[in-house]
Amino acid sequence: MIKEYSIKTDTLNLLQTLEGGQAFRWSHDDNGIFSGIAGGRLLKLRQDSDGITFLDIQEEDIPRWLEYFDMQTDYGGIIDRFSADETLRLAAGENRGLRILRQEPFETLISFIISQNNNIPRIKGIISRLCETFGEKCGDSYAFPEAKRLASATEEELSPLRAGFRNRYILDAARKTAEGAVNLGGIYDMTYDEGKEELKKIVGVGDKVADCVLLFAYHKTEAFPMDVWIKRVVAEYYPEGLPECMGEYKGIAQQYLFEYFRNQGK
DNA sequence: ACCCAGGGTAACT
DNA sequence: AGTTACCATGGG
Repeated sequence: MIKEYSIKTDTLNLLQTLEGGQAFRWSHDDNGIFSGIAGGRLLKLRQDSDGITFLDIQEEDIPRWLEYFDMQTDYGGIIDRFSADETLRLAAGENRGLRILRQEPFETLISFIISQNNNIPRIKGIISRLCETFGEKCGDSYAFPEAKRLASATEEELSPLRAGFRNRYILDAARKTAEGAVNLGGIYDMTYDEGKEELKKIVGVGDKVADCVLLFAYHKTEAFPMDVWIKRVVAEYYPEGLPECMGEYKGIAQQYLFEYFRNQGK
């Protein structure tokens, strides 16, 4: 059956969550209809004043999207906890609808390999061309390619993507994933440290990219990705170290801070 | 022409 | 263990 499905929540803002820089395959039209592909499935949805509504969705797909949007996590409680730190209170207050998605590991891995020394609009363009070139057709768009498909590609085949020096990193990640030299599926059950060690077996994956994958795919909220923006924030506001109230949710705090300071002056 | 972008690697002290 | 040039590409 095809229908609409609404969720009441005050902690899910689609613009903040889908187009803030943790995912790169979502967009919205003039009518405020968001659309994107994850897990090989296309979704259209809209923002409501009291929540969101999935559009034209099959009932059997609803659980996977609830998982994707991390609806099981109590963001209100985490935001309350963060209010003990004034900077974090302001950042979370401005981004109350920002959630950490639970994305596909391989897609997240390749996406953040591409993100290094790059900017968000250009990252989106490269990933879009990657999907059009190597992904399966999905509706009027393309799914993110499987590791096996990319593993059989060559650097010459990747060059039209204009990913530059990242081509060899993409191929190393795809090949090690396809061969099982890196066990992406196993990281769900690993500790943060074990998962990080596993991801860093890939050439082109360092601390920051690994932290992004651990946070945005595996929801390991201890991860605190140190990008150029966050380095400035930490240097200015937390030179003595991160506040206690972040606890085991440093990654969620990082997202609030990233969004807050990236939007300053806009 | 120069600098920067959700960095990492390799080659240096 | 801690710096630094270099890595493609495109926008400001």
